[in-house]
Amino acid sequence: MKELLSHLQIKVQQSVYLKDPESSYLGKKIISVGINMLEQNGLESFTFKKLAQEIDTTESSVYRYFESKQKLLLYLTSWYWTYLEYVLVFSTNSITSPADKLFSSLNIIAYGNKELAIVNNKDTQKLHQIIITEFPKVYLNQAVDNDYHAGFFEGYTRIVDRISQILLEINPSFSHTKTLATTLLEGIQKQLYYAEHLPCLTDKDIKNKNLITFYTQIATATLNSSNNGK
Amino acid sequence: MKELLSHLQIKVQQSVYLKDPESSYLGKKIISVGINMLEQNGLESFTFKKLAQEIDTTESSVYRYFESKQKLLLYLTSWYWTYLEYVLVFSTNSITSPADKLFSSLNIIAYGNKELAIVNNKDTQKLHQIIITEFPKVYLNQAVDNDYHAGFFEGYTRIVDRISQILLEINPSFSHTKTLATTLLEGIQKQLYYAEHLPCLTDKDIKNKNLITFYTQIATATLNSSNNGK
DNA sequence: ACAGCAGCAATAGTAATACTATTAACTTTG
DNA sequence: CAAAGTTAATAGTATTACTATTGCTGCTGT
Repeated sequence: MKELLSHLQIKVQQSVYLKDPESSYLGKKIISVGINMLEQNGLESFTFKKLAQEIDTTESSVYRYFESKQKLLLYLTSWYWTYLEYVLVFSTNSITSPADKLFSSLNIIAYGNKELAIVNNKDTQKLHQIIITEFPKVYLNQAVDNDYHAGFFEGYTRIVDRISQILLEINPSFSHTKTLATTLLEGIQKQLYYAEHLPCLTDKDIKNKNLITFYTQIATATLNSSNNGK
Repeated sequence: MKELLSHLQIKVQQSVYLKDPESSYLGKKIISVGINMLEQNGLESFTFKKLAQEIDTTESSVYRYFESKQKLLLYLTSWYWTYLEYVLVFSTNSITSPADKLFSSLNIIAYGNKELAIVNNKDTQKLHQIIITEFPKVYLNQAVDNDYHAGFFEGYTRIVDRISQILLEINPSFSHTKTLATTLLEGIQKQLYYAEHLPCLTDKDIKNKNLITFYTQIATATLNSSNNGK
């Protein structure tokens, strides 16, 4: 697995960037230092000027790669979801029990793959943190409709579809797989954030394995109740 | 109910504002026009200068009321959650069946109270739209920890606690009420947004009554499975 | 070998945004 | 009716987001 992914070039849709950041040293620096800065201080306080200072270049040189900081964030999140799909598929394709497959998948969504810390020069754990706090900002804005039609959310959509497929394996007659899939996926991300910053919105023991067990339980309970109820 | 709420003064924690916007004509204008502008174009493109132009005053006059546009948004969302708690309590206190109470509560969270369009000069339907797209931005930022300790999320916390209480009525031995409550609450808000902007992340028929029915089903299934499983 | 040109990054801007210090006007109160 | 307090407008500054232009570097063809 480690070898498979380290040789894999994860491609992000071209129109997200102006110039492919993988094509030059500066581009790679923009990505790796950008990840560090976004993880540290978030999108609001992040500027291309600060990034440029950090990597000893100029603001306008950064603008040659991305037309805005939002697009850079979109690039990073797109890359992450595509990367996570590979991890998900490689890690679960040998699992036959759908319920086990769901548990493993939710575990990867919550905690990533700790073996693969750095892939293609990107710190995936930091990217995971960025996903939790910044990804909602990528689609909760005026540009959603354009970004959606440009296909910029395909990576995320594919992850949702993968989870949906697993839910369908557990109960083939279930008809609201996408709604349940996004509820699980985003519920998990939110709980991780709450545990850190808004503890009164979670339960104390909902962390680590318990978090995954709980959301797996929500899924199976819902899938079963639907089966019985019909 | 209409009379009860129209006479009720919903108070927002003092430290959210510099000068109480309810205390002057200009303050009320800032709130009501601010709601319109935020609902129309979102937080990113909203500025105090544009707001000032709209209500024929100056930027610095707006700054006398709120120290930043984020604080104005925080004021509006705090007000909304407090308002919604009243609606929730008034609408459900006569319902005896916990399951029915849950359904009604989730319905109010999803669609508000359509009779009460304007309360204290505020368009609650527009505020509901603002909650869906802007509320995550209120806590997904660097200021969370301060805002949390300042008690700025108490309104939201109380709503979560109310839902938690109802879940506990359905299954008194259930131990993850807050996690389930936030999952339901935020799941519903997200689905409303997806239906509008990212349709491939929802199921087509998940709207109106079906949306509420589905999330009620998730809740009861989870609460029951926990009961059986122990 | 070197003229030309293609790609890259730096310089040097502009316009808009977020925020503040100071002043002017009006209201209340002793 | 004068002093004190309240309110909003003027006139700024610093930062941010973004762009037009220029200059440098290395590769290519003859």
